[in-house]
Amino acid sequence: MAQGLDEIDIKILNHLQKDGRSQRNKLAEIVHLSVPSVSERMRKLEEKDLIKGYTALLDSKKFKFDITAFVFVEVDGSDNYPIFIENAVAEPEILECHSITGDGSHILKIRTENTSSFEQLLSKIQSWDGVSKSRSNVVLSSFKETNELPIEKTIDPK
Amino acid sequence: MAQGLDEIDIKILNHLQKDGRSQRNKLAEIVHLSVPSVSERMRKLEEKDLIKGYTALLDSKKFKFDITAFVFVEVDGSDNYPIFIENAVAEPEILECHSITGDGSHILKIRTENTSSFEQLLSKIQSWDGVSKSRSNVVLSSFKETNELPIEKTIDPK
DNA sequence: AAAATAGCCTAAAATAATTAGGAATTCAAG
DNA sequence: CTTGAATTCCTAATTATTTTAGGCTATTTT
Repeated sequence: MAQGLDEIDIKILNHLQKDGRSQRNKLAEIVHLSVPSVSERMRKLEEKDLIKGYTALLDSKKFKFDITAFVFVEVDGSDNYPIFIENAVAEPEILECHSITGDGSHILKIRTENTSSFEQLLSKIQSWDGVSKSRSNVVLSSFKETNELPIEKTIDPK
Repeated sequence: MAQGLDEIDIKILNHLQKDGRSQRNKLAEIVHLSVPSVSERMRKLEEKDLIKGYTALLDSKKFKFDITAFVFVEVDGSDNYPIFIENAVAEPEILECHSITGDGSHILKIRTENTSSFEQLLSKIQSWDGVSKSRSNVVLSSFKETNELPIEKTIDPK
């Protein structure tokens, strides 16, 4: 995968990770290509689904989301996994849901308005089929929070 | 905070969370306003830093990032926190760094190419001042991974 | 070695965003 | 209440950006 990418693609992707609404003429300037060439490269990167999409990053504090937490859940019986996942995915306050190694079968990243809504969500989760235990770590402060991949690390510009 | 927002702002923000490169005329259509009005609202949302920025979401699998992990770190002596945080922030493979309640003082979200680069990063972290223990949960599969905030939950469209 | 493909360019056309100016509405103070 | 200021919206004109079209060159395939 991720084949056929050169240094120019990497630059484009890195800049789009930093500024998802960057204009093509800005990108063109950065990579020293014409605007149509940049457009064509972007089109291909999107077409290959190397770029999954674009998003606006909102300030959760300013939106009164006071609680961020990581919740470890033990779901008993892998028969129960699919319905658990379905439930988790449908819950807007659950931002992430991963199955993991180690204690607990799944980890959730959660954002809620306050302790009360957090408690409410927790007990809702507890009520789901197969959920036996859960352990929470509440975030006190965040020092880094990004999705930017250091793509140069894994790509050998062919 | 987050005051003075109405249903139209919420719609704009929600749509920009789903499509960060959405054109203003598309947004205008959705909220039934003219393009200049939408532009003005976006400008204000950005100015107030309710929107922190925009980013392209890349497919980590396609970029050969095989390992996602959550690492709990115990940093001894809060004197050591600032330098720990500085180190963590500077490490591109560490996507998130939070201080937390419960066991361990910090949780890290990490993405590396493979087990080898993961191990390498882990031992690097261990070598940092004050780091005494660490426990890792490696992600086997991810079912949801978003940053989209369910902003309607916390906003009272005055 | 010829043909096909891929990638780049410039220039023109199409589309999108910003600016300007004015009308309607809301809010606060008198 | 009512006037004035501020806000928010609109349309039309201008400016900026993006896409399209066509052609050139280099690289790869047959």
